[in-house]
Formats: sequence, C-alpha cells, structure tokens
Amino acid sequence: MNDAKEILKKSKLRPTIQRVAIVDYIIEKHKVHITAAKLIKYLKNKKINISLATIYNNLNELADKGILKKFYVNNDKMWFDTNLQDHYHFYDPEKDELIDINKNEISFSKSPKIPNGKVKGSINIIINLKNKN
Amino acid sequence: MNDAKEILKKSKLRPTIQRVAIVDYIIEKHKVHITAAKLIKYLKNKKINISLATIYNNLNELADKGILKKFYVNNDKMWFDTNLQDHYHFYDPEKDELIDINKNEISFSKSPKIPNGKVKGSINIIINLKNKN
DNA sequence: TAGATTATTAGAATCATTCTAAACTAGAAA
DNA sequence: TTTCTAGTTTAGAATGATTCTAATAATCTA
Ligand SMILES: [Mn+2]
Ligand SMILES: [Mn+2]
Ligand SMILES: [Zn+2]
Ligand SMILES: [Zn+2]
Repeated sequence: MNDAKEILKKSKLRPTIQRVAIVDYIIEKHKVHITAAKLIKYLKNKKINISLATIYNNLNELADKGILKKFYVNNDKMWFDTNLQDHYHFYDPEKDELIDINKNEISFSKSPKIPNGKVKGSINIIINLKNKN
Repeated sequence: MNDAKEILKKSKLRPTIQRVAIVDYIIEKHKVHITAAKLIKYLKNKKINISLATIYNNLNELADKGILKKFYVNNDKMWFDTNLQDHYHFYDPEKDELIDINKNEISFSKSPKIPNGKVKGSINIIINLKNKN
C-alpha cells in the first residue's frame, strides 16, 4: 500500500483513482500551493480522468480532514496549501504563484488591540510582488 | 455647489444624480468600507434610482481617480475604502464588516526578505475576528 | 457476491462582477 | 435657447470560480 493510500485510509476516505492521484501529487510536490485549475491541468496531462467537481470535492475534503489548508488571495481564487504551519505569503501576480513566508521571518513589535467581545481568528498576510523597476 | 459636485468636478466626472448620491454617501459617512451590495441597498432606501452596473462603474472610477481604495478580503467580494492611508483591517464575518487598523497600531521588528528581482507592492493584512468563547 | 454506502460526473445553478449596445443627459458651442 | 456630442446610465447577457443536482459507478463489508 503506497503512502497516498495510507493517508486516505487514515482519514477514512476511499482510495479511488482520483483521490490517490491528488494525494500522490501532494506528496510528490511536498510544498505546494494548489489551485483547482492548476491541479486539473496537471492531472489531465498525466492522463488521469477527473472532473472539476471531483477536484473541488476532494480538495475541500482534504482541507476538512486537516491535510490541506484552504484560503483565498486577493480575489476570486481558492488556494490549498500543503504547508500546515501558520505562515504568510508573497504573491507574484505575474506567475500567479505564492511563496511562503515562515512565521519566524516576520515578527511584530506592536500588535493592534482586538475589538471588545472578540478574539483573534486566522491572520492573513499577503505581500504582493512587483517586478523591480 | 455642494462638496460632492466639487469633488466630481475636480476629477472631471460629470455630476450626475447617481454620482452625486454616491459621493454624498462617502462624505456623510466619512470613514467607511463600501461594498457594491451595501451601497445599492442604501441608495435604494433613499429612493435614488441606480443600477448595479452604475454602482460598479462609479466605484471603480472613483478608485481610479484616487478617491477610494479598492481591495479584496478573503474571498469573493470587492471592497472600497474611504481611508486612503496605508492601513490594515480586522474582519468581522458575523457582521460582514471591516475595522481599520492604522499603520501605527502595528509594527514589524523583522520583515521577510523579498525574492530576487522583485519589489514589495501592496501589503494586505486581515485579522479575522471570532466571538469570544 | 449482494447490498449498502460513498464517489464521481456532466451539466445546471449561483453569485459577484464585467460587458454590450441602446437610450439618455450634461454641458460646450452656436 | 437650441443643437450637438461625448460621456453616462441601464437592462440584461456574459463570464469565471465554485457549488449543487441527481444519475451512474466504484468500493467496502458481511
Ligand atoms: Mn468572479
Ligand atoms: Mn465567485
Ligand atoms: Zn503557503
Ligand atoms: Zn479601511
């Protein structure tokens, strides 16, 4: 039984062709930022038959199981991250690509006061990149 | 000539009923975070006839002219901000509301290294809020 | 191997936003 | 004033990302 199947079994997800292919991809790439569009393109290239609905179903399920982290950048696109640590991102609009910023690469010497009756949830930091000059 | 008309004239935008109503709203509220949906609801309430397309046209134009700042939060919705300073936001998902975090309320003691060949563009910081306990 | 459960899929639906192309209006010029 | 034109508004269609539907297929367990 390969690693992908192990992982799926642990999460009580049936190891279908499609799921194994997705998890294989995650394992192979190790550190990636995944988009439904990027993933389906990759899988079609590998001649794996899969529908967009299945891509979304499974990415969302993997996020529910804690195997991926789901978030949004700027606007219309959903991203899934294999890096489960708390961390932030550079965004390169030219390549439509994210680059991790580990938590230890940023530190705050002053943090804003949280509004009354509320507590801090997730923090999103995106540093948009532009080309030099 | 009222303030709204002045502002529009300065930006070479004809002071139509619709535009004046939008700019009046901005002036009256002074510090607001605007969404197309929130704005059209407000204007319809005031019995001002306006279409969604016009709302978007004008918010985008005002952003182009530097009268509003345009950005996105988490996912699918476009926000326009009357606060033109560099600043960050709390997001309250319960109320679908943003709260400003002025730049001087946060400071970084350590900043991440910008990838080669790139420079820093805009920085987006969103601190999502949850209810206490 | 049967039966039940879980997955996959094509295509429709949804929602925010933009586009299109026709009808209207503000303001400059006559 | 009236006339003319560029700039505006509008309804509704189009778009793109994501989710839903409900029919079909695959997997698992007994
Ligand atoms: Mn969209
Ligand atoms: Mn969307
Ligand atoms: Zn990441
Ligand atoms: Zn703001």
